[in-house]
Amino acid sequence: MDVDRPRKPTLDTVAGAVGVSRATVSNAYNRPDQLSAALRERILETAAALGYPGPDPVARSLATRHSAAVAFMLGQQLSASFSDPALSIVLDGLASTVDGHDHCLVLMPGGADRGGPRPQTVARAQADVVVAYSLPDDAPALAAVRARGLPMVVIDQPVLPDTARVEVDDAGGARLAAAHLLELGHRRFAVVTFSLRPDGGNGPASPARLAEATFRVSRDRLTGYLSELRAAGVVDVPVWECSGSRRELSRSAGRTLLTGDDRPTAVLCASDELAFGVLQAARDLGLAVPEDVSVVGFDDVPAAEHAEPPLTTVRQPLVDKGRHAGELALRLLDGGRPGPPTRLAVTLVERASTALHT
Amino acid sequence: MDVDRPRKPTLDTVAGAVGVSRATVSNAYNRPDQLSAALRERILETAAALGYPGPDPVARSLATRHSAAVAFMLGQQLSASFSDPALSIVLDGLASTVDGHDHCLVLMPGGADRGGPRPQTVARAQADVVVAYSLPDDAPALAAVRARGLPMVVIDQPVLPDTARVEVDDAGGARLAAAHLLELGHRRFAVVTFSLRPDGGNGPASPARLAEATFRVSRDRLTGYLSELRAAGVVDVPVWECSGSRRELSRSAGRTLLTGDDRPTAVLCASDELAFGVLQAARDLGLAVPEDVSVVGFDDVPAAEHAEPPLTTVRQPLVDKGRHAGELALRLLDGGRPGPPTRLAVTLVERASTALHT
DNA sequence: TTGTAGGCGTTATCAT
DNA sequence: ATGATAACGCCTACAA
Repeated sequence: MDVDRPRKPTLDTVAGAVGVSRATVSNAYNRPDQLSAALRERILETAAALGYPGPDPVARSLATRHSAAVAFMLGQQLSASFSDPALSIVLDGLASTVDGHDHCLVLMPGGADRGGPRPQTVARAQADVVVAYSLPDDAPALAAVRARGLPMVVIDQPVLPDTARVEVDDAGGARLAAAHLLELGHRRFAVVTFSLRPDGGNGPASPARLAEATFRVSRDRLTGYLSELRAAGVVDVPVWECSGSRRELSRSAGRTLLTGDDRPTAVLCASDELAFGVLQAARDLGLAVPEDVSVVGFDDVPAAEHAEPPLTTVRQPLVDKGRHAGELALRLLDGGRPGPPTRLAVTLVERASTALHT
Repeated sequence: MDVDRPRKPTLDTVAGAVGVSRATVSNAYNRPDQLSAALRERILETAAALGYPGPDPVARSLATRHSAAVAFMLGQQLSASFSDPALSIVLDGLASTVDGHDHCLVLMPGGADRGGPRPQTVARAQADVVVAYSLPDDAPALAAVRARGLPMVVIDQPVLPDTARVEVDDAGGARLAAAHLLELGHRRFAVVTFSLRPDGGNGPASPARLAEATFRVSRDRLTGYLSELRAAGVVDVPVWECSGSRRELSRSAGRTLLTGDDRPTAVLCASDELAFGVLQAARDLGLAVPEDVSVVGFDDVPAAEHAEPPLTTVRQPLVDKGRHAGELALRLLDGGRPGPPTRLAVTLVERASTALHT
């Protein structure tokens, strides 16, 4: 008559009850062909009677050295996964690839400073492969993943040794947009970008700060915009950095930028979300788009088409981005090697938010 | 001169190299105050030199018996988490609560049949608490979670012993909507619902099928609609079941329902997404909303306000739903008891898609 | 402050 | 077909 507290049954408990060894019980669950149907039946029954929930997943992971999960690291709060339009489309693509492979998708929190998950968080995450999305180039999380020796695929990140990668021609897309505006006769521009560095910077960005940008996407889009303009002789373009890709931020940026006599006739934004804010700012100031000011975005999220006016923007294949990342991740999961990066094309989508400068 | 293959270093390796015990190395990572700063420093240095990535998360989980993760089970594909508007708002709320607690969010794939994760998937998932959302009442996944003894919080599910729960008054909301339409003088109705059972059913739903519905949400909204109508003497209301909450499905449903002389003058939908499809169907058929037919939705997702025409709908606090679920989950994580269910209110939002029946 | 020893629950490799 | 036994890598009293 034991007085033990009701401890959860384990493989051992069941083995003892049935009178077989642990190995056999384990086999009953994982290799039905390794034991007689009758014995297996008896084991499973006793297990049920004992309330044994089946092999513990953590213990199994320890023994098998894999956990049937793919992790996703982002540079933002967890909730951005579901609220940021562009990000959630990428995740949709990733998820649709992972779906049907019976793997869980582990979302790692990125911390409020946009710097990506803390190394400690990475160290604790249980996954067989990790997908990193738009982290600062020098994010500690990237090093932490490498330290753990986990295979990784990066999206919108610089080249990293031994890492699969899907990339988009951000600079080229940005140039397309700038060229479009130049063709329309614009000569006075402004640029609105999201974070250049994960430090919450918000406001006009100095050339020095531009040079120090650690977010590859911001940097490339910005460089694309500015270099195309410079090639056409347009210099001294004001750049406004928003601390995130949220329209409230660009709205107030827009209100400043679009005020004054020498206000720009065209605003280049690093994302559609930022462009929406600028559109709102123009409305706030009584400026007509595109008559008074042209606005272009980047991404071509679904809302771009329904904006007021419909937004001219650079389309990038967001779903494909996620999908490819997923495929690369699955390949790495199977022990495959990284291989060359997947390159995705961008296109300019001309809508009604841009027009000839009259 | 060993010829070992380069095996990954473990706590032991480091301990050996430094000349201390495993426990001390472990403490260096987890309890800095348990050893001298100097020794700790030396340990960490050697670890770095050896390429030791720090304590293995799986082994740690096995020993500590928790894994710093909260799991989310849904009745759909993983990708629905990011593409289904209502679901992603709930997840946004959940994520914003979990954010800052340094826990990962584990999304479990639900399988294509909407029946929820397979028991086997549940058995392998590594998490300390699980949140279940809108699964069939008899989903095997629910039993699997209980079998594992994991604490659980359910959203939009029937009462379950020993389980935290957040619930919404779906039936009441539905009654509100039906009453609204009755007041406007409507007498001929149709109802469009999403899945009643996880079997892909799509088409007119018989009373028998209604009675057998296993999705609590579908059942309650449907019951709310029909009982309110019945109380007003309106019977024989056709119900169309769509196999998912997607507008393409309800669009074709709508085209059938809105055809014929005795077509309904009002359509009650189980979700906004379904209502959008019906709106489209009306357009397809050249019917004006609300002049020819009134349409109401359920949820009040952001798009409802911008629909053409703006959609009358039952608002439920989606973000709060997720947030509360998150709070309950965190409480369970801390060893708290389930407590009474959190009840959330719904309200009718009258917009332009409903009007007097003339 | 540091070390010892036992445990966490499985899987995997050989024998038998 | 089954069973011993050794990993898997770490945590944590408790002892020293």
